[in-house]
Amino acid sequence: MTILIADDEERDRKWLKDLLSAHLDDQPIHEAADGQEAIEQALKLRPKLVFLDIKMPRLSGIKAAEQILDKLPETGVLMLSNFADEVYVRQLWKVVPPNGAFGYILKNASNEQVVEAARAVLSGDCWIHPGIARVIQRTQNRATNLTSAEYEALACIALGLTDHGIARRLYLTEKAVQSRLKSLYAKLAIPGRSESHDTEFNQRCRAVYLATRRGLINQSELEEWETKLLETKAGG
Amino acid sequence: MTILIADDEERDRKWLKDLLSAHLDDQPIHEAADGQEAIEQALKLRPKLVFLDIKMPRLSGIKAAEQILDKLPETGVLMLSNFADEVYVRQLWKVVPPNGAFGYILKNASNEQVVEAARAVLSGDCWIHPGIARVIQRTQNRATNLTSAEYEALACIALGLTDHGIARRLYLTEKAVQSRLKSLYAKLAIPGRSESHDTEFNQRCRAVYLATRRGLINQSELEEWETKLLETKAGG
DNA sequence: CAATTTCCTGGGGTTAACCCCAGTTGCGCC
DNA sequence: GGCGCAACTGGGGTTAACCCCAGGAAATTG
Repeated sequence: MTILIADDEERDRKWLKDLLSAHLDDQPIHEAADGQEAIEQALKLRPKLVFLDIKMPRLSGIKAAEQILDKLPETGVLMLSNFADEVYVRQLWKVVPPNGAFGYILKNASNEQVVEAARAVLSGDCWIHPGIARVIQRTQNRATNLTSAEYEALACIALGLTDHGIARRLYLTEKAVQSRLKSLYAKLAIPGRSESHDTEFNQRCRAVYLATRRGLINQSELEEWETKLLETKAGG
Repeated sequence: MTILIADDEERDRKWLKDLLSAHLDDQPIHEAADGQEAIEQALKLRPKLVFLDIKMPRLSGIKAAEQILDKLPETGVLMLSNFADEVYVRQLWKVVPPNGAFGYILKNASNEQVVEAARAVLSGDCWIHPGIARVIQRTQNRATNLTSAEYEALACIALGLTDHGIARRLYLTEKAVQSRLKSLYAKLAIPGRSESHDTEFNQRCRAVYLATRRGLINQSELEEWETKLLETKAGG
């Protein structure tokens, strides 16, 4: 019944390690400094519980979780994140098995919350940080929840692509792109030219701003999209 | 010769406090949980050294530094930040007296670096985190450094305003806005329609993306701009 | 199967955002 | 004064991004 902690910040690892060894009668606790290392350690140690920081070099915590759960579905995973970003919730939802035990805690959680979360996941329950709960709520709402098509379009305009550029990369017509963007704007409740004269907002930029504000996208996710979308310039 | 620590994260305060009391032969160390509290404490205690987290509720660390240095110019301020964002460097440069002792450390700094920085500022020197150094370098470069006019325009498009909306808020003509944006795009090296046919980028959105990537703007700064610019709808 | 919903397609508009170019103003500097 | 420089003004373009409307393919559902 060992525990694994994966975080690139040495200080955070120490904090967690001290905390857990003080409150959970002493288990062997191991550490990893990035996602790749976390997978290797997990497969070797087969821990009951794994703490995974979402933002880590080489391999993100989410991708590490995916691979670990693929090989060892019984593992309890506890995601750590600095931000209550909806992107991460989206991604995590696809990765965790429907009946698995997992948790999501923000880095600014109190010591008590972390221990509580660890205990919950160890006993097979889930523990979701309060700040995340309302985000999850929103991802269930049909009227405001983005489809993956809309999401894709959002990422593209956030990178600064034109309709034409998006169409080429996603193998769509420009009209299809505009159609996606139109419903995106509607879901983000951005007023258009028709609603009022003397237009205040550029929908495209406004969408990026609001989406960032709501944690639908964030910089590090966008940079992944950028490598995916922009480096394949040759293959039109 | 007291020390004041201002940070909204209790965990970070504890980390700093433990660290400083271990390495700097024991000084009285006080704490504050936000910028406003920091000012009050500083005026009362007149500390030799103040640690200020940049991102704090009620009042930012930069603004707190401004007021503290205004009343007590001899104080050594040590800014703490999670990110190496150029915005903060810009702002801090306006606030610190030219010959004052100050420091800038990132939150992921090692314990040794923090102690080193504290010692430096206490003895009247400056200490700048390595990761910040190149940012400062860039702010000195005439070709890529933004003027405050360009910067203003950048913040506006990042909020999603149209040319017309910007013009009205900044009391400019639309042409003036476009002129500012044009030079902004040039400094960010964003290709325009003229450079190549089959345009890949929407300059406006691309500018926001690149500026965020380079830390020229960030979400919390934009939200301040938003309250400043968007809530004054009535006063055309 | 009919009904609904979702998503893409297409025609045919308007306008905000960009393009170039030529001036003017105001500033500091030699 | 004459010079350069930065920033705004204005005319007169082009085009990407938006607008509405209608229709069709495909999956979902009762």
